[in-house]
Amino acid sequence: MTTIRDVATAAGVSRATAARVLSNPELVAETTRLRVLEVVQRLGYSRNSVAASLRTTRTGRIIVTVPDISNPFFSRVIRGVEEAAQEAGYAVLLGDTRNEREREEQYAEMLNRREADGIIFLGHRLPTTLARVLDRDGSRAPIVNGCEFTPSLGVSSAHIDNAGAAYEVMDSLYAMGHRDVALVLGPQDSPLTRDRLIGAQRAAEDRGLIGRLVVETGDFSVESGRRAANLLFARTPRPTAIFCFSDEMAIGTIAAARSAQIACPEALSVVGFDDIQMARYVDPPLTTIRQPMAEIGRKTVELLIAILQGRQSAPVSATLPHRLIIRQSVGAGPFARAASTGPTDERS
Amino acid sequence: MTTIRDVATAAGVSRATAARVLSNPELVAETTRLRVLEVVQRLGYSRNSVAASLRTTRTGRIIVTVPDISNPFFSRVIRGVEEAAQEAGYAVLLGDTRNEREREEQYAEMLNRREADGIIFLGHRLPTTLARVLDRDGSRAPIVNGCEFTPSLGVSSAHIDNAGAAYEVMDSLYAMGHRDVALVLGPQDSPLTRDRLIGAQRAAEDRGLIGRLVVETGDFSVESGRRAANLLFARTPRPTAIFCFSDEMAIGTIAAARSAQIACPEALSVVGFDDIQMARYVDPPLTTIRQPMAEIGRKTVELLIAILQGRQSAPVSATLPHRLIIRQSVGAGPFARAASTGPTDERS
DNA sequence: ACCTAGCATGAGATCGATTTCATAATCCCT
DNA sequence: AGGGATTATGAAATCGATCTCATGCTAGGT
Repeated sequence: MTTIRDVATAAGVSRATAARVLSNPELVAETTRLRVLEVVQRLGYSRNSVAASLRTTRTGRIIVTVPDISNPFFSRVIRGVEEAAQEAGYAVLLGDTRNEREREEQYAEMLNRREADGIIFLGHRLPTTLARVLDRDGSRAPIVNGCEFTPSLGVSSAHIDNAGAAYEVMDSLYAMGHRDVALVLGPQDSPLTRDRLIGAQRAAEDRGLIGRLVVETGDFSVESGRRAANLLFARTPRPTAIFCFSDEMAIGTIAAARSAQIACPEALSVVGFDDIQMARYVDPPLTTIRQPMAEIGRKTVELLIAILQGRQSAPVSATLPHRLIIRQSVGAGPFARAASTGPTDERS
Repeated sequence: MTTIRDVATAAGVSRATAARVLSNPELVAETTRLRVLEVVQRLGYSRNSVAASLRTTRTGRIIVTVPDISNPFFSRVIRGVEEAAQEAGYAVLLGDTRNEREREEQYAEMLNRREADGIIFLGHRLPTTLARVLDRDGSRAPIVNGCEFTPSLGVSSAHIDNAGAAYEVMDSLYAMGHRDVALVLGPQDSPLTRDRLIGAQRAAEDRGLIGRLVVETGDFSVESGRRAANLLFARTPRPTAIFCFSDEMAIGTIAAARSAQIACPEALSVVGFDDIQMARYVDPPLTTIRQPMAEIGRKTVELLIAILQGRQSAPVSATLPHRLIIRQSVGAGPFARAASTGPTDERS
């Protein structure tokens, strides 16, 4: 391959000048610059980024780890990350951790090996490798979290107000006349699950219905939603509304209801979370909380870059706006007052 | 940060020996090795991969570009890639090209800059940068294609028999008594679309029904499926079966049918392609072609590694097995013989 | 006891681009 | 015309790990 040396020789300048043409062109005289650029063209030279990184200690890369890349929620977030990273001149190194701690550590190790300038992790576990970096460098550590916010980590983060969103959902279900409401949680150890649960419980308490709130656990997958729903259908009294902490679980719940011949939304209301693309195409179209997925991704990049550029004294927690999207999967509950079956509009 | 130099000094050995402990431990005496490893532990040293790459001209990374990362089909393929890459000791640099040529070129350029050892592209366009590499290095060029196979590119590739799969689908629709069948294609310029179209047309010809085969074009997205379906519903005669070249378009078609009050599968049969996870959860569950998505991903990595290791003289085209999965979105057509409404079993 | 083969180790070159520092060339002002 | 400032360029050091080659050492064979 051609190196900067070849370019320099061919253009009759020193390596230093040739290199400057590419990285600090304003330092080079116009005529020289053009001559060098012509040679670059002719020889088809492109800079060896490895060598450049070694010297500059910048790689221009960021690592992003996701618990599950085939989860449509995450793939939207990643897309936002990708986009913002590219705009800022960074490439994305993607890691699917499959929710395994060991893989999370592996990717975190890459930061130490200088394979990337920073890392965004979308799970909720802080790999021990990163914890050590954080100890050492405090809020200057190039580490950002997305989606799940745990203040005690001391890491910048972008997310929505999960507790608030869950409160809204519950409140609207109660307003529609539901009393026996069930939750299908995500993994128990995730702060995201915890926050939503707290919000939901607060709503139940505010209505004096905390005693009737029942709970099952899933892992955000369609299949786990179906399983949880079947367990809930066996309960007495059977819940008239199920609030799932992911759209995929909600879709599993609807499928389970269909199998069990429980009409949705007439006999069972279902609410999801995320507003993945499929949410509007299932039957019935899903009422859900819309998370600004791409925005969350973009924001994490923004936070990371702020750290990399040295402007960031303390961890930032960015709360992005969510919105309750009303579609057709929620109907009136048994305690609805005749007149108000509630809103059923679809705003984009 | 600590370097190999610090380790060497602390352990009382030369840099060479310290480095050997980490990359060629069998060359170092047991006692020395243990002593060095102890120091590595104590100092929390981890190798600077940039420096190592510069010297070895290996990065241990592969680039993977996808037209759309939020497409569930691709995210499954990527997962397979990720998995196989990790097993082989490679990290994955993921690029979402959003179907834009410019972004494809950008990622391809990274290969030239030595940011990765090889590239797997899942789209169908060969970036010109790669074409140039291919010209120069022939089948030794570390480039592999996934999903879409274009023999003329001279690039190794992993994919299914798209024409054969499409033939099967059409054949089964005709066997079920359908005569007016419509296709919803993917992007026109993609060989994948072309291959499936060829297979479908061959089936139509074999039945003497090529004159009744109608065609619309989509872009694999749910929304494009809905649009295409609405156009098809306006035709006379209205097709009794629609074969979409992606599950997402099939889901869009089912949604359109619901809006138009056309019962599926009684009045309209729908077939998809890919067997994404959602396919079994929509209503009615979707008949489709199952592609071995993770396997395709794994295979591309395997092919790439074969090239990187220098064992590969000519481009390889790996055809992986697909399977027609019968669910409930296909019903008997108007020309069905009374007895045979066909199979409706669901094998996993 | 001597020789050879093989093992363990270190010195130093190397990968390719960047950057510091010094020098040469040019410019502008008094 | 002279001097200080400014601009353009080159020589050489540098980033950190690896690898070649040379050397010293040990073991085993005769």
